[in-house]
Amino acid sequence: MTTDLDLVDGLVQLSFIVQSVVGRIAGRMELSVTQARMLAVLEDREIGMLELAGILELEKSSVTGLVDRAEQRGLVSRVPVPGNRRAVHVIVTPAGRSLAGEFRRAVRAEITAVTGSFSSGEQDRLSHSITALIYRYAASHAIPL
Amino acid sequence: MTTDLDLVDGLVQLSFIVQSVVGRIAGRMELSVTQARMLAVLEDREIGMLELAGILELEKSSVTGLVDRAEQRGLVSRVPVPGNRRAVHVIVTPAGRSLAGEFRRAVRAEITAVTGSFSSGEQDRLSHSITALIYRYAASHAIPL
DNA sequence: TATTGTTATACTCTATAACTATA
DNA sequence: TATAGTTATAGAGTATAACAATA
Repeated sequence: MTTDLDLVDGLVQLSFIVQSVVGRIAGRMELSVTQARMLAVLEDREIGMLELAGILELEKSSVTGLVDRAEQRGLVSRVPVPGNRRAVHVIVTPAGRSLAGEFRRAVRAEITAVTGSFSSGEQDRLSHSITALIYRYAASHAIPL
Repeated sequence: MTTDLDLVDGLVQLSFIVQSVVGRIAGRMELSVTQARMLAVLEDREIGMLELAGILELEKSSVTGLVDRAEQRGLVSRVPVPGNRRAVHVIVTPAGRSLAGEFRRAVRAEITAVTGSFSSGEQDRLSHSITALIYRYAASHAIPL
């Protein structure tokens, strides 16, 4: 029985724990956290380099290298955009999609191992609060969801 | 009015948001996230290179460079350990402590801007759940608190 | 022999600035 | 001129392996 952490400290500590889990799992697949994140983003949508840079909060030149390395490993492809010859879209390959799924499942397993002992009501309340936090942050930072 | 995120997805997304905030604030002070974290760790305690490596989850050789760069900026110092001539302790300097405080306050301000609109009861419940998560994780990973 | 830390080296990741090609 | 992307370059951060000094 210990005193609860301050909310800000708790959020920061928790973020380091989650990132540590994510980083360890990514590392096992020889992915950087950024690469794993890119694959997760591309699971849903097909986007250009600039948009990818925006989502990952990187410079466009950094995304060039990021996509280069993933493309060399056969995880993503650059495809031309019809009607705009200077643009490319990045798409995830079957191999990349498979790795993204493996990554997602591994993260889920490891985090669920910690959250799983919460009652289902407690999990729901926590999901609700976290969702609210994310939406409030997104609203105040003009982040598209 | 949207559906709540899945708990695992929410925790992962939230961790990226918090890390983004932390990274942006650290960047303004020309610190990497790891350097800021090191300063925060050293605010409380005076430890050796190996222990620091353990806390930051880095190899000891990486910590050599990390401490070198911080020492060159006058943020930390290596001091000898009485009674063990091969060991050193890393301590935060007044300048480093000042920067750590500035960092801590800036992070607090930005995160509080998001959490502040929660009712105090809601904040308490959230702190409680997050504290429980952190302790459960620490217990299952043999992390000293 | 084991422990604490550093050095040498190489690679990934990232940013800045300049560039190419297209709109 | 503006937009989408790449290239050239440099620096930070990290790891592995070998090393030095002390316990």
